[in-house]
Amino acid sequence: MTRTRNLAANRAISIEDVAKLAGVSITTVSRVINKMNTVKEKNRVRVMNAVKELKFQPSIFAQRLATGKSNVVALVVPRYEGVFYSFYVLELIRGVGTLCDALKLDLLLHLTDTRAPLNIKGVGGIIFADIIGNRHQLEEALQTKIPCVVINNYIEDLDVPCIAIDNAVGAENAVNYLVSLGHRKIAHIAGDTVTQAAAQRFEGYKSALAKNKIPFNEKLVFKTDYSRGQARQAAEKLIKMPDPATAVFVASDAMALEVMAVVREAGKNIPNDLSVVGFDDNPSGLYGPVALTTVRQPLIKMAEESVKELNQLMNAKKKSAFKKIFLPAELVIRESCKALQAPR
Amino acid sequence: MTRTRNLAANRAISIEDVAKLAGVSITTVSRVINKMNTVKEKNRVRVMNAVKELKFQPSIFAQRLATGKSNVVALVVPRYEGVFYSFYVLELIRGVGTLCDALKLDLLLHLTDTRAPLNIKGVGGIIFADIIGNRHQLEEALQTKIPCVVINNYIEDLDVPCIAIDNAVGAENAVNYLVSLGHRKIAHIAGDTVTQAAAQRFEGYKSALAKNKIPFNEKLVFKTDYSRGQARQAAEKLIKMPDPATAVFVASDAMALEVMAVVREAGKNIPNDLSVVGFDDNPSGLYGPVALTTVRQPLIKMAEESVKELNQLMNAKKKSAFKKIFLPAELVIRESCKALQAPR
DNA sequence: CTGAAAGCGCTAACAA
DNA sequence: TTGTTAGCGCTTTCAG
Repeated sequence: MTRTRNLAANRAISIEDVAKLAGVSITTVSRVINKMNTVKEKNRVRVMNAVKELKFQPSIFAQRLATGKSNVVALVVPRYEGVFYSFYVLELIRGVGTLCDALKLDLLLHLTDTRAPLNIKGVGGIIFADIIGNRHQLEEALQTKIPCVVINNYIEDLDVPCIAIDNAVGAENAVNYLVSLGHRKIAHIAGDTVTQAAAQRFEGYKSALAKNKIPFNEKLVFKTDYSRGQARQAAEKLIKMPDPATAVFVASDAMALEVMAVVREAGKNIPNDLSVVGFDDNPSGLYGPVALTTVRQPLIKMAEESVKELNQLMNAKKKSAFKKIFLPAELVIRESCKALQAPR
Repeated sequence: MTRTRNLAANRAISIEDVAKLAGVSITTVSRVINKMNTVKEKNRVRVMNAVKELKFQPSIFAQRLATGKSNVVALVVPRYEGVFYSFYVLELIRGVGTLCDALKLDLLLHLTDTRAPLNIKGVGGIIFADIIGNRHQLEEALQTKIPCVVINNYIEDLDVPCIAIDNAVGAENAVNYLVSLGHRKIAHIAGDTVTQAAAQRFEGYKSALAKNKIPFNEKLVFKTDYSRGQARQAAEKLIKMPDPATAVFVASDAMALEVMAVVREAGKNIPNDLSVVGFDDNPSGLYGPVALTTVRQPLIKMAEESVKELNQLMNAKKKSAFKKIFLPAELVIRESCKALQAPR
């Protein structure tokens, strides 16, 4: 006896209904919806018409159960304090979301407690947005053989593709620019150095100083958690110093805006009294009285590349060598820096 | 003959493996993992041990195929220009994401082009975050009988639960507060009135004026698209007016911050020269030189409530009456408003 | 309390 | 080209 089905219930339209209406087998229907070109035009048309008439949409669960494949892409974002207020995460979601849409992938957002084990059953691929205290999650995922891509973090010692931003060079360029303007007393307001990005920006700052033979002065470095509050505190200290810096490189635009606000509140002027460079190219840097000079990160591009890479991995027969790349960050010169008046 | 399986492949652990190891039938395993209390303790323990030993996780696809149910919650966010820079959307994602995590629901983020048909096959429930030009998507979804919840939009004429913020009353309170401080010349910088929230805030502004017998003056209203750029333009016009307003109610904190910046750049003082009330309770309102008085929206609560409601709907046997509720928005008084010196 | 067996809707050999 | 059929891994009757 052939397949029996419960015709009473108001079940959703299934492939069988389509087959019946089109007068073909379910296999043929399957071939049509999977765009296999081994179906006669005549049958193809009949099937397509039946599909249209019944408004048939294949069950993704049945498809996935049958193929063992999944189109779900999980975006894993460590839920550390404050991520949700960051420009960076939104850009990532936007970039990943957009490309997932385009490639017909489903985006699963994992706002993960970094300590919880990742629930990745049924996920076809994973994008780790930064690795902050959740390296074990990445390692576990890798063991399950689910394709993974890491973004915004360059991981040397794990066999996984990485797409990161070249924060060090970006930071170096920023500082070099300040040096080229005649500044030698250059402060740095760093982000939270548990993130690789902040650590690399700090490194870039230091190496630029070294290359320009400017001695590193610890007093000119302020470590923060990336919050505007701590940026404000740092800026207040900065402008009160006896022989203050003439320029500052700030690890994020949000913080740089806060620094500029503090300077103005103190009755001073940007860029005359202090040159400021940010990092991010956050659009809010454009709207203040003085447009912020900053370092643009290709966040959207990074996010999109990660989806492309992951998609290839998910469809690959055998795995190839994993690429690890740095995307360049580019200096965007606007109005918040000025050449030092007095010659050195 | 009983079930045959391809033992060669490196398949994932299945319920059958667990059954074999535990020495029971797959049915019993199924009962255990579904927490049905019709299994003898002894067998339950054996199954649990086998599960642990094999690190078995049931296939969600098979589960869903078998039950016809899905734990996927789609969060549909209209992709209009600028949503991604809004505090509001991030809060929503955060709230929805957190509760989905807690309830073991999968969050699917649909950053939808408002015109594209929604891809909701396999989705167990949908949360519409605001309805902006995508009412048809909501209507289609409703027809498929998939449970839906709408947030941040009160929809009278559709049979769907709504959880919205009482923007009108929130705005009224803000303006009443300014009036209580002696202000009578109160401007309003409105958001994009294609959003219901902005429209309601504008309504609240008008009705507060009316209730206080203050004539409505169109010249004091500035319509924007919620961007800081347009807020800046509005603020510049505002302070240049011959007989300027003494207070302004701004439809978002981000815009209010921009307004305050413009005022300061003009050499004027907040709150002495202009009282400012925002809307959102965006944390960045806290860090400026003058903490912003604003209207707090329970965004996280709204988001969480929507997930709870949806979860109930998804598990309900029969549908009950849909509730439509307004969550109150609360005035948060900080430092950006001042009582008018001269008696009126 | 337990297990056999019939699906759930689809894909992928294999045969025709 | 097409159709038959055996799974994919789980839930859920229905007997026992």
